[in-house]
Amino acid sequence: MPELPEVETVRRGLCSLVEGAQIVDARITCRKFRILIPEGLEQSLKGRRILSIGRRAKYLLLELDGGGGRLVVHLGMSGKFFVRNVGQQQGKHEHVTLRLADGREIIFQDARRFGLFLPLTEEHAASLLEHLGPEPFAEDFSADYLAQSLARKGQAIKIVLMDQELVVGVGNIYASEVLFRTSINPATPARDCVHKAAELVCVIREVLQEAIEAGGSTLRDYANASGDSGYFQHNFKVYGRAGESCVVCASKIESIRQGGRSSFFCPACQK
DNA sequence: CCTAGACCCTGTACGC
DNA sequence: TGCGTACAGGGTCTAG
Repeated sequence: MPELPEVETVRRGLCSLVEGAQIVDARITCRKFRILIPEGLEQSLKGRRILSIGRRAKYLLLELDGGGGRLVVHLGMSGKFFVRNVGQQQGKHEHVTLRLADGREIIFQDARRFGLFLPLTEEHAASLLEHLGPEPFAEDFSADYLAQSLARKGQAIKIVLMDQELVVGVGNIYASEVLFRTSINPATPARDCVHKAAELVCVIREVLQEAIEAGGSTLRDYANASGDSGYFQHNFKVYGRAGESCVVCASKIESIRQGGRSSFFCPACQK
C-alpha cells in the first residue's frame, strides 16, 4: 500500500485522533509478521498513553509514556493502521487491537503480513532505521548529494530512486510519476542522470508533497486513519495506465518489469 | 562490491 | 462455477 505520502497521511490522521489517548487493553491475534511480535507486548502496552506519533521513512514511530518506549509500525504492502469508532464492524486480518479509554480502538490490519508492529529496541533501531537515507524534504537531500550518489550507480534510475538508502519514501508508484515529470526513461543508468539531479530533487519533493496534500493515493482498499480514501491516484500520469494515451503527446503508455516490479512510462516523452 | 531473483503472504482479477 | 496464473503500494536475503 503505502509510500511516504500514504504513511504521512496515516500519521497525521492518527495524531489528530489519538495523540494523548490511553491504551486500556491490547489484543494481538497474530504475531507472525516480517519480524515476530514479541510475547507479552500486550501487557506492556496496557495503561500507556500515546504521547506522539512520528515518522521516519515509511516507518511510524509511536512514543509511549511511563517508560513504555516507542512502537515501530510498518505497513508493508497491504497494512492499514486506523481508528475504529465504537460500534463499527470488525474486518478480517485485524491482527493488533489497542482499545482506548473512550471505547474507540486503534487497529493494525495487514492481510499480507509484510508489515511490522514492534517495540523499538536498540537492535531494531539499528537494523531497521540506521541505514536509511535522507528524508526527501530534509536539507541533506540536496542536488549535490543526489548527483554524487547517482554517479556511482549503473543500475536503472527507477530501481535506484526506490532504494531507501539513497532517499527514503519513494516507492513503485511515485518513482514512475517522478520519472515521467522529469522526462527520464526508467531504464536509464543512474549515472547518466547526474545532470538531472537538481531537477529530480525538486520533482521528488513536488510529487510527494502534492500526494500528501491529496491525502495519499487510494488503490484497491487503502484508507487513512479515519477510513477515508486519498485522491492522488486521479493525478497519476503514467502509473497503472499502460495502453492509455500520454497526457502530453498521446503516445501509448508502456509497462515494463524492473526488479520484479512494474514500471510505467511514455516512450516518446521519456527517451 | 554489484546485480537479479526468490521469498515472505493473502486477495483479487482474468483467461480458460 | 471453478481452477490456474499473474499481479499487487515493501523489504530482505541469497546466489552468481
